[in-house]
Amino acid sequence: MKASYDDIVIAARELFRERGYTGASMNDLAERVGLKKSSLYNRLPSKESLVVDVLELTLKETFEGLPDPAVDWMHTYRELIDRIVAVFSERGRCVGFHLAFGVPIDTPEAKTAVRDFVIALRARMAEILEKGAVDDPMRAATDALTRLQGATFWLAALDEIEPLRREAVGVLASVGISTQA
Amino acid sequence: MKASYDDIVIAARELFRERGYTGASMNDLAERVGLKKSSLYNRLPSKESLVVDVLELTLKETFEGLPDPAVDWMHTYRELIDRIVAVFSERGRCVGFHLAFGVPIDTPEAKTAVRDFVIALRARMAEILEKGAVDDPMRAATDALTRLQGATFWLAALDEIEPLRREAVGVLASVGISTQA
DNA sequence: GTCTATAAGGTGATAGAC
DNA sequence: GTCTATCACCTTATAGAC
Repeated sequence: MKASYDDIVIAARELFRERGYTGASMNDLAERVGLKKSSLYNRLPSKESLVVDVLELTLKETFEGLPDPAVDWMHTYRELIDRIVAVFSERGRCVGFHLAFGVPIDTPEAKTAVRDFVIALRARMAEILEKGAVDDPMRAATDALTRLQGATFWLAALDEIEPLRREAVGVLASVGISTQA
Repeated sequence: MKASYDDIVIAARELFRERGYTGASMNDLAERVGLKKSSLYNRLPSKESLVVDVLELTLKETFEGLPDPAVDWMHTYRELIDRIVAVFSERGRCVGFHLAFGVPIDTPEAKTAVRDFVIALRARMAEILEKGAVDDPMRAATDALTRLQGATFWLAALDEIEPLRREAVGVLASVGISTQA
């Protein structure tokens, strides 16, 4: 099967997640999608452009198909947190977060993409929380991401999953959503 | 002034913090300490070895000169958290955390050093908490680091310091230490 | 113990055959 | 639209003059 552009973006995301921006090479990416490095440049203009597309895809996937928060915001928020936790558990970390720390200074396009991703992710989480009686939804969204992202550190350093599970429960509890035992 | 080995380690730490392991080059390091790249190899065996020394120095600096927790553990813990927050605020992130995410697979020595650093940092935090009536000190230490490290994400991505300050207050409050307004 | 020079190989990206 | 070959440059690390 010939690799679609989406396949390339997905493979790039995997690489960025595993090795960061600097550590990921276009050669590795080419091998993963069954092309030569030079052929990759028929499909995309630069390595930097991949950051933009990787983060756009990730934002889309994170929110698409979520139930309407106007109907039951708790249900929606719980599902969102579950999604994030599922990705973090499986993949060990969030690309967006890894790129936030790892994108070099001389890639302004990538830096902007990271900024946009983070701002949009937080805003869309806050939108869900606004449907509830949560006071300061933006702050609640910020603190939720702080705790979930922070917990991936234990996953990366020590392969410990418990901190992430604990924070997931705590994040939901902090907006009044109880987790069944 | 001729650069001492500690100067090299400190400059390496700065580079790792800014650019991660892969993004930091020995040439940049050499320039920062006023040497040629090749001369660096008279002082150290490899780039990887720098990770070990950077993390050892950081662990030492984090705990040295802290007041005895047996006398007043709250005072000691507060000072420790203040130190960590001060470094994160100034430098934007923790080297140990950045390296935890960024050290490549083919540098086992570095990977072990990161592991050791993280385990020791948490254990020594827990030791302080053991002097108090904190139940499950190891868990409290884990969660404190989760939240402080997680907050550096906002610093890195959006230059926002408030999440870190908020978590610092929350971390102290969670073990019964109040913060004056 | 620092320097210049170099080895051996990887980097992102491009040219041009097919 | 993928390929081979190549560009200009960077990477970690070493050899050997001084």
